[in-house]
Amino acid sequence: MTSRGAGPIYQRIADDLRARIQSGELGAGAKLPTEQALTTDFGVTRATVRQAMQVLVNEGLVVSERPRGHFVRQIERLTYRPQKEWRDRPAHPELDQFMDEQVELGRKPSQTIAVELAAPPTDVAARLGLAGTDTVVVRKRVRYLDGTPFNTNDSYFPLELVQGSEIMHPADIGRGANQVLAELGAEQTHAVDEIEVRMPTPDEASRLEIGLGVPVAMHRVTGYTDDGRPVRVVRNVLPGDRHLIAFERTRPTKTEKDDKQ
Amino acid sequence: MTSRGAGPIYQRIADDLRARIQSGELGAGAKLPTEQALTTDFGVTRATVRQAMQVLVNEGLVVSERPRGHFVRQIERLTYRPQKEWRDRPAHPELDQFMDEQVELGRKPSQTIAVELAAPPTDVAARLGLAGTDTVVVRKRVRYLDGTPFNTNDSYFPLELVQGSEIMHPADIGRGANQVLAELGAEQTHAVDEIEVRMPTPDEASRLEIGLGVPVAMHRVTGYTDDGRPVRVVRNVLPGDRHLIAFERTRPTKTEKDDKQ
DNA sequence: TCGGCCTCATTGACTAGACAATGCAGACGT
DNA sequence: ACGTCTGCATTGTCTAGTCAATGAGGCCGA
Repeated sequence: MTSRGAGPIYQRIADDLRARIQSGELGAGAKLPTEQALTTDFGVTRATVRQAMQVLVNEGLVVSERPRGHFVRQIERLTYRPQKEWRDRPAHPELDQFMDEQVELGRKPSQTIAVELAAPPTDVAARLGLAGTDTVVVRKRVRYLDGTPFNTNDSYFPLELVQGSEIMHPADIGRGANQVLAELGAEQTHAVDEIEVRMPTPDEASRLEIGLGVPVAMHRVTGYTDDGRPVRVVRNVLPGDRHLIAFERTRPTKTEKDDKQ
Repeated sequence: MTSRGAGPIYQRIADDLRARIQSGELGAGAKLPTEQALTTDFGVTRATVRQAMQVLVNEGLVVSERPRGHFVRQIERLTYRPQKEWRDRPAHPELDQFMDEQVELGRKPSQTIAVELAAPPTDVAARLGLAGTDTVVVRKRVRYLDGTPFNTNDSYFPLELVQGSEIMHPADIGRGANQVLAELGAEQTHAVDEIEVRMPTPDEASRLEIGLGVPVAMHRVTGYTDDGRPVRVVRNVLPGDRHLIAFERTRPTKTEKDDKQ
């Protein structure tokens, strides 16, 4: 009976617990058996039980709340609708449309803004056409919802472009950074979006209070002026357990949609 | 000197190795010191060194190739451009636009297709407006590039809708499943896209040969007819270490782009 | 009644081993 | 020269412990 599954013991313990989670026997937020209980259940050492737990934690299924125990992770994703941003006008100018939508749902948004001068990271340098020895202005923002961090939003500008402007002041820019850029003669009319999926760096994990087993989506936007000069790079980091990106499409012409099979 | 970093020893070992990777001292594909070497370097047990290794593996920075050693992961992401699909016509009708693009780069694509009758997963059932006891037709496809799995593409249809049609045949549908749906009187004119980021399930991990520390993006498409009836749900699973989603935008009117700060 | 202290269950960190599994390279035989 | 076999280095799995850290709940005194 216990010999059914193949592979090492800790995998079978993990499989057993995973099945109990997926079947609903252990629902979201439920407490898992203690490590001690599992050692007697399966007749193994605590180290082996611990290995099984780690499998589940790394899958993002389980969280450990020391010393209370292990619990089935509860995931609540808020839907992020990029398309809204083209259509609606923000009701609260100091917030963007995403936060705006959440306010209507009764949540309390907040944010922190910090401005730094630094050397550009390699990906930013490449996209802005700068050398690693150049200097960029970074506006680092963390957005919170009901007190917990929700995503980060770091904007990089070439120093020479925004020198002395409002962008270097660590406060919210009511009319938007793009407006300021336009006033500086660098109006942004074209953008390239890139999304990559990976595990967070330790920095990102601490800034966003990301637990083990939670990946992030990095959304990078490079903004260009009319004549193709890059003037801004934005890096948004979205924790996977808190975001669901959603958008809608209507078939434009006779052309088919994305995939066929 | 070794007392600088805070926290447990294994974290300091992991930090040390991470720094050496990020500094370039250990480049992509480089072999890390053996566990044995690290035990003597840091004066700890192999179990502690192993814990440090696991941190790096879970971050997706390092892969273990037993028994050759641990190596710095090499990531090569192919850019996936959803927008291309609206514009270009596929040169090879049996491939979609993504694969088509890769052929031009000299890569060899292939795919497997399996068709099953099954009960719908809960997310699919909810979007198709079905009960868990209903039956759906699933077309499961795995796409390969140069022999390694690249992504999966599972399409779910209500059984009653596609009963007896070409969709139930486990071969490629040259003119596209949407065309077949249209011939069945269920033309798809509207779609909702959802993207969520998470760790792969064990099933997904084995189907896509995903290593530890690699998350996935799940791209779910629900297709509707003109009168709002859902006729199809597609679930694409994209491993994070192989995909970079990219698209471009030009400012439509006077409206600002996505974010300001 | 309320604040502070103490106990305790539980997870985290680490030691010191043993044996298994597996690519690779070098020795060996044909 | 070529296939095979064997040994070895390295990671994987597991045992059997010890001590530390920490949140929660109960006890106790003011």
